[in-house]
Amino acid sequence: MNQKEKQIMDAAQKLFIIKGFRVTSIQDILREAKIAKGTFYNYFNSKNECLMAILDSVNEEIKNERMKLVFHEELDDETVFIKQVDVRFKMDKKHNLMALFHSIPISDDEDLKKFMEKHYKLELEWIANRLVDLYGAEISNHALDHAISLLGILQQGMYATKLFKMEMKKTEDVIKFALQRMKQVIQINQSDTVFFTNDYLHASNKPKDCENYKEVIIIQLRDLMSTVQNKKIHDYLQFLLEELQEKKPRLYLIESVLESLQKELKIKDMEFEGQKISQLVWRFMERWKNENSSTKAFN
Amino acid sequence: MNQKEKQIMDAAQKLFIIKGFRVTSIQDILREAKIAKGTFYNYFNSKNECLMAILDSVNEEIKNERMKLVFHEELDDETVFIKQVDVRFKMDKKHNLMALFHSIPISDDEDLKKFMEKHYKLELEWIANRLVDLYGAEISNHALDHAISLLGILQQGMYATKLFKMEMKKTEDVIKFALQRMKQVIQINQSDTVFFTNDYLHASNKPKDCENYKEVIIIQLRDLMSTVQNKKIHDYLQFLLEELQEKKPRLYLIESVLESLQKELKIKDMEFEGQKISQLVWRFMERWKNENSSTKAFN
DNA sequence: ATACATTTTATACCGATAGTCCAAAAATAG
DNA sequence: CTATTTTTGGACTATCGGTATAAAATGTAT
Repeated sequence: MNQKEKQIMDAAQKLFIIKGFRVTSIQDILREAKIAKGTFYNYFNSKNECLMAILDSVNEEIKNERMKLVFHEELDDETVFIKQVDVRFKMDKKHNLMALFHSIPISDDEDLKKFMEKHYKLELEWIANRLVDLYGAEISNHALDHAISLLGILQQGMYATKLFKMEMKKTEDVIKFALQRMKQVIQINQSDTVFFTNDYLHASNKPKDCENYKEVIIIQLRDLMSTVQNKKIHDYLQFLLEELQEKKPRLYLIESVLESLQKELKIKDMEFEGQKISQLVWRFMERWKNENSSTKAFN
Repeated sequence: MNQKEKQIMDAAQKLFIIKGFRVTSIQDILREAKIAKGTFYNYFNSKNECLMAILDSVNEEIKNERMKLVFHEELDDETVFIKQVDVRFKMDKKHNLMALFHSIPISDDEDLKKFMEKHYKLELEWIANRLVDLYGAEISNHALDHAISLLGILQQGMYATKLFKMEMKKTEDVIKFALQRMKQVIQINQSDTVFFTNDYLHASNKPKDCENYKEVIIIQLRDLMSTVQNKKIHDYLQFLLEELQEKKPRLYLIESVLESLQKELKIKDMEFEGQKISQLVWRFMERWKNENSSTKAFN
């Protein structure tokens, strides 16, 4: 990593910890890092990208710590597992990420969302594997089930302890609590049906990017078109279909037509359908704008 | 509710659903509601307040639906409970609130945070009570424990199904899954120790407001002062102590001194302490700014 | 109907923000 | 030393949330 890049990241990290991510402006970072604006944008295209870089390094740190913990220990040692899990929460606390990391789907930035999702999946997978380490291959069918449940109890427990100001409780205690409960589930559960089958984790992420989005929308539009015979609505839908196929869809036109379409649909008592379409198209437009506004690095 | 107010809320709600909360600007709302800016600020002091009003109405709706569901049914009927829980998730889906409601601590706005916390507690309490309805007074000790765990599995399960694009699964299925797991815990768990005792729910919220914050900070500062003999650091701490007591603390001064203090502490290998203090003071200043910038309604 | 009070509108304004652009200075590499 | 890359500093745009205000519209009591 470049020296300047590190300098920026350190400054940003410090401010994120002290002030919090959202209230830290790029201006703040520049001041703290004693750096010009151009330099910042030389390394990151946005504050979000900077955050992702920091999170990456934090995750790297977590990974290393966890590896160190298990280095000369047995894989099926529960106390080791607890400590390993604790690494994440301790780190989150240290970096003031509690809010950020565990409220994954909040961001409106598609890239950040994807980033969070990726790391969420990795964490789930890690937990699932470790649970198999701990409780044997018999539970591997239910590994993902259990991982999701455990993570759920963990997060909720952490949040609750914070909310209830139970500062006396250490994060480790919460983990022990969660694991205790999970063990009870695990013991009984062997015969039960699997809800989250393991292949979900690796199911090739149906690419949900801009292009694919378009296809989904088009299908939805065609669907809707075939069920409605009203001329006006039909025309609107037809226009949307065509405009979305354009290389440079005129967003302002789409926006306007969408508005009218929704009104028409509402008259026909199909408000819900209108909302659904609008929602999809809006998301598409947001994405399109992002992809075409800045010349982003492809990584 | 006023007619105009409803008009605004409807417009806002529609946009929040379609575009999402964060990307919807107040300007958008004005356009959608065909209303002047002044009118908006006549009813709400901010976008956040508007959101809270909407969420309040949604919560009201949820409450009613749940009451209807249990009206002529038995309280210990599991299927009724499942449907009741489902009301929330269905509603969240309908209003595109998934992300918002379940990522509670994200906001930087203190009021919104408090609002979210309040409703989170209410939901926890409701679940805890319903669990007692279902499984008898014997579990009432563990009711909060179980409520937290259940909510954790629920949220995590919902998020995972969405992430894995398991659209075939209905929200009800996820609830059944979560409840299934919880039942196993509940059955065994009777003898186990209680982690979240019920009184946490009603523990008079130690007021964490601006004034109280100050006290905490002052204690921390005194603490630190007594452990450090370095003259410079001592002076800085002394200044902070005095300035924070002022009616109108000069934030820019505090900011500057904080900066220097942190540097000094870093030299003495007490970076962590520096961060902690800075964090506290920053939060205090944020809060102070909010409380003193606008003349807010006291409600 | 008239006079008064309240609400609404339209618009200008403020400060802060993210992000772009560019020419000149500085650092670095060959 | 020269050529290239990086960095700087500032100007610039557009948008945002929010304030302020005068004038117009609306409602209300007599």
